[in-house]
Amino acid sequence: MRPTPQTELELLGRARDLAGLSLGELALQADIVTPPDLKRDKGWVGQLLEWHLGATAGSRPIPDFVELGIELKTIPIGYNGKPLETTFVCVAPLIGLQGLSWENSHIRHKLAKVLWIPVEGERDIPLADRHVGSPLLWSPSADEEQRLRRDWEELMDMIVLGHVEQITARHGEILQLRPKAANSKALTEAYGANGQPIKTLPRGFYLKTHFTAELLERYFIL
DNA sequence: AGTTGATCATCT
DNA sequence: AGATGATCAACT
Repeated sequence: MRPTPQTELELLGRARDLAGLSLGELALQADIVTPPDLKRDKGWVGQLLEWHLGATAGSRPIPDFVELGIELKTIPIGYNGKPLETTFVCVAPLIGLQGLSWENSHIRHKLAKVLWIPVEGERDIPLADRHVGSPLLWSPSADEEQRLRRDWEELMDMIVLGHVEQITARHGEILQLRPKAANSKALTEAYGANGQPIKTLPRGFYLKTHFTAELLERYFIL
């Protein structure tokens, strides 16, 4: 892995240097084998970019660039220039919610500063031939944070009231709650409708594609 | 079992 | 075509 960037500017510069290159070239430089597809290597693109940018976190629950407080997110882009997938942010807490507020929530800290790196994601482009786009260093605007907060509070209210299993991905304007698990047998504890503990699928917060599309679009217009 | 990285497969 | 619910792998 390359050395960790010491400043925001250094990180951004390095990310800009990757723009226009293909994943095949980047894999060659990193001495990493390109898999045939992402079926069994869903996190491969993210890990390849982590290597090139010198991210330090690995699979630990801390920011990718701890010293800079920056989170790295790659985002697959279609031929129309829009995201092909929602973006996973973090796991949603389902128990021990006393005193939890938006201000001290895990998700607010995760989204405080994000380096977005668009990558061609259409499945008919061979993985090695997909190109990296221009990076965007983003922090939520006041309006964006308000929308995130509204969604988060709505979803957390339902969880606290024991309605987690009534939540679908349609709830929330820009933030959604969906299963995030190895498989349907990996269960975790949550509140039931009568306050009793139940076992349910772990959930994650995801950003809806129309929202991430907005972000990237705003950038390309500037 | 939980974290990280997400995409896959299917339904509407 | 796009969104939803389900799933994969590595690592702690």
